[in-house]
Amino acid sequence: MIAPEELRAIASWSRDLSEAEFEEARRGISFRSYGKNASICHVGDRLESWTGVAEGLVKMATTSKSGKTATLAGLRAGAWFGEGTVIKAEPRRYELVALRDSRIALMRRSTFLWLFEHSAAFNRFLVHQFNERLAQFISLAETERTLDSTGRLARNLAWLFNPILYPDLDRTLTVSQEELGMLAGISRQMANQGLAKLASLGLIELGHGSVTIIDLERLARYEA
DNA sequence: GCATTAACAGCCG
DNA sequence: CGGCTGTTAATGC
Repeated sequence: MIAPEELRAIASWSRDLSEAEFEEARRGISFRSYGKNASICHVGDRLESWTGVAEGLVKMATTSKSGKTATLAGLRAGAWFGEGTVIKAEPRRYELVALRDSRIALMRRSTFLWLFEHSAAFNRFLVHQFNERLAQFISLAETERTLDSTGRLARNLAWLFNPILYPDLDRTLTVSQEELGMLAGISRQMANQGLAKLASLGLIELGHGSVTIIDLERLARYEA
């Protein structure tokens, strides 16, 4: 069972629930921790729970038949995912890796389905989330071929600041260049150069182990 | 060629 | 001190 303050802190959807729904959600959530580079689940796993990131940074990725792996989304604290798998009761279609020590919240399937059945607010959240993820995947399909490493870096960085997925708007994120490299599928050195380029264009500002977003719109649209 | 790994000095917390 | 950054050199596809 999760403390009320913590649930509100890591789950924006919980703030719109009725008191009864909120309590039901609390009772259905437990935690699990993963070390850096640990696999949270593989393709085909029957991870039965709806999943949230309480602390840390997680990469959601697929591997094509040719062996190339593409990041579907970087997930930071406050992100929730896996509803498709829970609703359809099918195995996961993607792989989840902790990019740093992370604490993961797991909501029992029965609790998720109860909220799905009873709470309009919960369903509203799910629809908005589906919309944003769909937009991300479309952008991935569109630009997969054309973006260079700096472009992929810009896109993955912009995803981490999606205002619908992460409504607690903070323009600065604590993230190392190595972690951003792992998200974009490039080396730390390339991430370093790409970030320097994005900073020189005035899209972001670099700190020591952190990035501040200056112009999210242009960052999301960055090409070549 | 371009990106990756390896290596290292410098700096920040 | 430990981790992150910025840069260069060597290596690989």
